[in-house]
Amino acid sequence: MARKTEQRRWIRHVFQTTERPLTPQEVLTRAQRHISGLGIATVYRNLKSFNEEGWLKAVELPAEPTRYELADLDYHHHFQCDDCGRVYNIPGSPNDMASLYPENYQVSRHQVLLYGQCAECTAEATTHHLENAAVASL
Amino acid sequence: MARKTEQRRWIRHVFQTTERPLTPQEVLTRAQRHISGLGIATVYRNLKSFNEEGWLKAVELPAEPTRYELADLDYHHHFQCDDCGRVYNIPGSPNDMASLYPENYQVSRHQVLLYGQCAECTAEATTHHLENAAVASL
DNA sequence: GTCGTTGCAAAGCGTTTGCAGCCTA
DNA sequence: TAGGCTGCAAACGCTTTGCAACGAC
Repeated sequence: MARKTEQRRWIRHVFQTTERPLTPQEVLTRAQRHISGLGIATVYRNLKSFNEEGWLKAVELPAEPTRYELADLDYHHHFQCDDCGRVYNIPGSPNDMASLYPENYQVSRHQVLLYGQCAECTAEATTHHLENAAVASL
Repeated sequence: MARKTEQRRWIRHVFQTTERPLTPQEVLTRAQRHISGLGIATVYRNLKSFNEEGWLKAVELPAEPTRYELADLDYHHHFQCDDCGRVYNIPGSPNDMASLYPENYQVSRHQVLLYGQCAECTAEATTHHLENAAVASL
């Protein structure tokens, strides 16, 4: 059934060389470095089928486009940086939440989301702060 | 500045008489019982301004339209029913999650989402099951 | 009467789909 | 060569915006 195309090859490559969930746009941008003619529709179609065949897993965050990551990663939470918007994977345990389950509903799964500032943006902010301080001290 | 209109009056009323976060569509449907001519654009505009003035708070869930709820509710988690899609408020404490915060990022807030089957849908499913059992026994 | 507010329709925006041509097997 | 795959453009669904009429004060 499924044929091996250049497009698919490079979309796969993108996920094999990254460590965080990616949006369709991010995938397109990264894959286009290798096949410039790649269209966004092809990206959407392949993300969907990779997801259905179980190679990718959808990562959905509030008010954000659906991201995707490799399906075989260990259990983890997600962290989104308020500054750059990137989403990172955070180690965690599925049992962290058991005590929070209400009794009147049948809870079958949960999702934990963390928000704040990532290491990179924290460093950047510090640098700018120092730069500004330097300017101010002139 | 802000004028008292019938539209606003009834949109407010909707939130004062419900106990769970509502989508713009749900707000429209409920408010139209009192002002039939109400337009969806007016609902969006007012939800936005109520949110900005701090009377409402946005409740964002993955792959779902933004819902709104009264801003002065106690801290709680959200639970979405896989069957009916309704979102319910669940008691909880902001401290539940402290132990999950990673050290390499500046975590400033978190969100906990629970998914499963609500009491109403569980009851409904049981009823149907009994009905089917009854039919099967004929 | 002023100008904030509303309803309608059009515009946006991200995602999906129809279709003709392309390319894998 | 058959038919799955792709790129383009149109279609979609939800949300926002432009605009003329309306109505609160």
